[in-house]
Amino acid sequence: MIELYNTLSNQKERFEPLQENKVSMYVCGPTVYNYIHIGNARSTVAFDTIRRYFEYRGYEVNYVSNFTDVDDKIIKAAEELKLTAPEVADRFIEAYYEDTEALHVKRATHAPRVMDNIQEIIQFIEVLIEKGFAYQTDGDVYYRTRKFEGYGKLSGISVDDLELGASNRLEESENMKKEDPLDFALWKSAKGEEISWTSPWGEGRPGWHIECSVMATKYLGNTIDIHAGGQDLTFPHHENEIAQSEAKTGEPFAKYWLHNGFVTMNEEKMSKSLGNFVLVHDLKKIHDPQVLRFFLSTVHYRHPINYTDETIHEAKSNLTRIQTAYANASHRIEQAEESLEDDTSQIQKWKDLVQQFEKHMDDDFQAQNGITDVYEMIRNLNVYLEQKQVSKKVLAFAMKHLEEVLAIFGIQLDLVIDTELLDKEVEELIEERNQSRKDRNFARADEIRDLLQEKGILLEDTPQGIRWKRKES
RNA sequence: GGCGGUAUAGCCAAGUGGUAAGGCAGAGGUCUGCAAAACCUUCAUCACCGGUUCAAAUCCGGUUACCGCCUCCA
Repeated sequence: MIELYNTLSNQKERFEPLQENKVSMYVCGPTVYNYIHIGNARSTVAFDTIRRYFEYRGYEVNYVSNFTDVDDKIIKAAEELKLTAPEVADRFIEAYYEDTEALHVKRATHAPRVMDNIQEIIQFIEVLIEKGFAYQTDGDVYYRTRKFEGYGKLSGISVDDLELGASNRLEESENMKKEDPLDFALWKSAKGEEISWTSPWGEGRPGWHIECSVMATKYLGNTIDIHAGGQDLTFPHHENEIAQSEAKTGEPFAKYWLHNGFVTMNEEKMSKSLGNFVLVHDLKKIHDPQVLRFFLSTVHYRHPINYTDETIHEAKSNLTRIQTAYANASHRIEQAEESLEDDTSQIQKWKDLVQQFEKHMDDDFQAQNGITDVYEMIRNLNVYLEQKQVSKKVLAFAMKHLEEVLAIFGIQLDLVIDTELLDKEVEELIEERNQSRKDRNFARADEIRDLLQEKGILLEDTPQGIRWKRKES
C-alpha cells in the first residue's frame, strides 16, 4: 500500500487509483526558452523516480509532461537569438532531452506542446465563456476567478487575502480592462509581430494556465490520479488549473497533488529569474550525471535540497561505494560456487532488506530512507564478499535486486562493468604484472600499473584477484 | 500583512513517548609488497524557555532564527 502526501488535503493519504493498477500522472514541464537548471532537473527527477517506483510496484503509468512553447520569454529569447519562436522551442526541447536523458529520466508517455493544441485550447475557452466562467474584452479573454467557488482550496489562500495583495496591481489591471484584479488571462490578443493564432476573439495566443488544463484532460481525462509540479506552481498556476478544469467539466480535476521542494544554492532558491542557477548542460561536463541524479535522490522530494560542493562530493562518494560493491560482486560471481549451505539464510537477509526498502518507499516515497536501506544492502554484500567461498546464487540474487532498486533512482549499475576496456595489449600487461608480483619484482609491477593508469585504467588488487576500472577524467 | 515549510554532530539525514539509524568527512585498527577497496572500533542529548509525564528530540504553551509562496519561476 502506497501512501502519499497530498497538497490538496495537507496530509498523507492512501493511494487509491481511479483504475486498478493504473496511474495517470501529469507533471508540469518546462518553458523551453533556455537550458534547464538543476532545480528544473529536480522536479523532473523527483517525479521520474515516483513514476519508476509505481512501475516497480506493478502499476502501469500513463505519464504526461508538457512543453510550454508559447510564452513571453520564448518570444523574447527568439528576438535575442535572432530565431523564430518555434525554432527556439525546438532547440531547447532537444536540449531538454539531452540533459534529462543524461540523468536517466524516462520519456513521458505523451509530451504535448502548446502549439499543437491551439484548437483544443480555443474550444476549452469557448466552453468557459458559455458557462459564464470567462469573458472577453478587446480581444483578451479572462477567467472570472470569483465565480469559481473552490478557488484557493489547493493553496489555502482565501480570495479576500488575495484581494489585499492584489490591490497594488489594480491600476495595471484597469488598463487591461479586467472585471476584477483577481481574474487571469486565458487568451491574450496579439500585439505587433509576435506569434499568434486566429480565434473567435481575434488574433492572439493562449495564456499560461489554460494549456495545462487542456493537455491534461485531453490525454488523461477529466479526472486524473496525480498532478505534480514544483512548489512554486501551487499558486497561482495549479490553483488556476483547478478553477479552469473543474468549471468546465464539473468533475474533480486531480485526486492527488504532489509538489517538490526547491534546490537551493547557498541556502537561497535557485531560479532563472534570480540568475543564480546552474545549468545541467554545464554541470554534466563537471560531474558524472549519475552523481547528479543520485544527489537529487538523497533528500525527500518535498524538502529543500542544498547544492554545495560538499553535498555533491558526498553523493559521489556514496554512489562510488555502491558501484564498487556491485562491480566487486560481478567480478567475483564468475568464480563463485553454484550454491552453498547458507544460501537460504543469505537470501532471506536480502529479502528482508528489499522489504524494508519497499516499506520506506511506500511511505510517501521516502527515498532518503530507501537509500539508507541500500547502504545496508551494500554493507551486507561487502561482508559476504569477504568470505573465502561465495555462492553464485546469492550474488545473482543480490545483484538483481540492487539493479532493480537503484534503477528506481535512475542509477544504472551495469554501466560500471566495462569489459570493452580490456584489449589484447592490456591483458598482456596485466598478465606480466601478475607474474612480476609473483616474482616479487614490485618495481616492474608498479611500473605497469602506472602505465595502465596513463591509458585510463585503474588496477586494484583484491584478495579475489585483480579488478580494473576506468579512471575518471 | 496572509498562507505554508524547516530547525537533530563539521556536512547530508533518520527517528512522533522509553535513555539519539545510516552515510560523508575525521581519528584508531585489521588486511595489504605498495596503492586501492573492504571490514571493525570511535565521534551528538536533538534552536531556546516553560509545562505535562515514572519517562520527551518526540505531547502542550511560548520565544527565536531561517526558507518558500502571495508577481514569471521546478
